[in-house]
Amino acid sequence: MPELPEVETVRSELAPWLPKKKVAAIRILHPRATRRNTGPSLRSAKNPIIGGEINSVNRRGKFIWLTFDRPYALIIHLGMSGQVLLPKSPAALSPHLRARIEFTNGKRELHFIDQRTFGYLALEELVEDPFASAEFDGQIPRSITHIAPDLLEVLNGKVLARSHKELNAMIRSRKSEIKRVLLNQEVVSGVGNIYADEGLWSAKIHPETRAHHLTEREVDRLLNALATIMARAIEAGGTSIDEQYKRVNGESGYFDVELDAYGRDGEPCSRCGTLIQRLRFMNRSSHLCPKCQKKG
DNA sequence: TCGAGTGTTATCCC
DNA sequence: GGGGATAACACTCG
Repeated sequence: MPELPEVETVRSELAPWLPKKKVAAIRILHPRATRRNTGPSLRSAKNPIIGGEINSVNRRGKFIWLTFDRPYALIIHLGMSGQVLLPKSPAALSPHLRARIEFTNGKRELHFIDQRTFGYLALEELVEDPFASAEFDGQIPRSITHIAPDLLEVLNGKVLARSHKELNAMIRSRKSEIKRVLLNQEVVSGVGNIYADEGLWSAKIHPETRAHHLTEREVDRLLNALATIMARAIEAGGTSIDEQYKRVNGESGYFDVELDAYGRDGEPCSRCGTLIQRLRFMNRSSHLCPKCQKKG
């Protein structure tokens, strides 16, 4: 499911449920479900969050993490196909269920489902947030300290260590294509292939334009377009956990937002009517209007 | 049968 | 060392 708006939808759906819940057990059902764990093992029945009470549900970019009444965080990364569900009944277990968390108080379990297993859970120490966000009590999990603040954090002025203007300049200091820069989570996080295409279409910028050839104005237009599209997607993403549970896989419910470029190759551009093109790019696809988005 | 798919990162190379 | 490019991870669907 996962670019920033989809991950934020998951976070916001978990946020009313999880605080005050106490972890009774964590069952890892697939070897890759914890593979990037750099902290204590989640598989151990004595791991430090067993018995812990959840405090908060946080997100930066495409990463979610839970904090506890102890100095560890549980990272949830959805990868390409991950879902988090709180099923009402265990009857319809997904064949792609990779992990489940049981709570001492409350009948519902948390299920982590992931067809392609690019997602994972990880238990991590909390360290000081290098970007000094006004959120998260100044702490983030150790293994995501290299992930840049996400676009909404920057544009809302929540991070002290990176202003909108600094992000703009950082983007324009890069020599590679603008779409590569947008997808680099160490520059700005949360943007993936779909929203990159949508933002570039909206700002009328060709994805292969070298970032250092863009003007400050153009980059501003791009960042504002991305923020607008993502905010709209978050608003549209208000599907409930229960509804998601009825869906077959992580792709369902993902394209509720009206898209102008992504996946629309061969269809007319909604601005000028020229047919949307698809280009091969970084082992994936770029979608663009060849008339609106001239290569710069 | 083959290619393509929403993400991240290890590992090359320059 | 750093930045950049590429491959690899795994599974399903059209």
